[in-house]
Amino acid sequence: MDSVTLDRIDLEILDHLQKNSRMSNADLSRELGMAPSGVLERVKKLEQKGVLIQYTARVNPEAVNQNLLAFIFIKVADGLGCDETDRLLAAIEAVQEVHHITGEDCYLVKIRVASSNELMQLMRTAFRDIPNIISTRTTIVLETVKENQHIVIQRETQDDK
Amino acid sequence: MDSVTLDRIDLEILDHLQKNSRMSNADLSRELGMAPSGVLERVKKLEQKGVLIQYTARVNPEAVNQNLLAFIFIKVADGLGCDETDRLLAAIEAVQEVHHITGEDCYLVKIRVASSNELMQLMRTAFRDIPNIISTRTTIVLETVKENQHIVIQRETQDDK
DNA sequence: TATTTGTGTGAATAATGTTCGGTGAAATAT
DNA sequence: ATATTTCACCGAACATTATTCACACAAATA
Repeated sequence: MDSVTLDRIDLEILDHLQKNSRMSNADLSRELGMAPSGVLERVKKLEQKGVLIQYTARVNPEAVNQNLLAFIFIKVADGLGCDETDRLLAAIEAVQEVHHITGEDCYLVKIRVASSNELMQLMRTAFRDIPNIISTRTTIVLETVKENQHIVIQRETQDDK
Repeated sequence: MDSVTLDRIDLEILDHLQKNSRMSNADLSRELGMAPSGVLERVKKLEQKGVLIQYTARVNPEAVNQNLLAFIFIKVADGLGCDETDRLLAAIEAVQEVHHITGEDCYLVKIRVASSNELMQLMRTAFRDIPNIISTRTTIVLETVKENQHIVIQRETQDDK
């Protein structure tokens, strides 16, 4: 995906929608001082261009008994041809993130479960199906200070009409 | 935060809104086979209870020139009294996540920037203001296979009317 | 047996979403 | 220089939705 040209209005739209995706078009248009139809067109264009990729609700993990967050580093046998391993890891519902990383290990996996018990079960059952795992290292999160996906877009990197 | 009682309808609402937070109440009500007003009441209650904590739009990082994702492990001097360090780290816009973790290091920080250049600058300037940093270890993400915050809520952990 | 509480309905109304023809400015072609 | 295309936006019209509120019903409680 290559970079896209966004002007100041686009950036404002993105900022607002990242903060509250349920904000109405009408409110957005009032904030931006333009007609609702104009805003709608821009939002649709941002979706088409692949800038806005999803509107999602964040659920408080603790409110729904998902009290354990862990990062697992996984070393697998072959550095190339990891597609199948990618697929298997990504298919696990509790797995929120799968990254290929630099360094000794191949994967960094972020996983959210109810308890350490459930984590153990997952690693025994789900990971058993992944053939080329050599080793895993797990880091448990004791407390989360900040967690969001909000991207503050630097103006310098973008064209500005 | 203690756990909350959610029935099957609540879980369906959460699932739908996590997949698409811009889904209209009307569509939700049709999916669930109940009146829009009833759905609205439930959604508001989920917000009140602190289950639904935010509606957010996800922006494609690559589309806006945020091509570098890194995880930084930070060791700080005193294990206790980290509030100020928490605050300083969380205040950095490029920092998406700050976690206290188990093990040798104290913090795991997820950071998203435009380039390795920007990462270096951040670590020189922003981190300079954090007095008690002993050491940092950085892992660069080569490729992200999966990334979301979607929580699939296990029915067994919840009451079911 | 009364009463309260919680959850939902249905209708009414305010507000929003969405479409579409038209306008003006900037970019491009002639 | 002039015509033409393209683009983003406006504004009005209409379809759809959000939101409120009085009421109903069932379960829990007094």
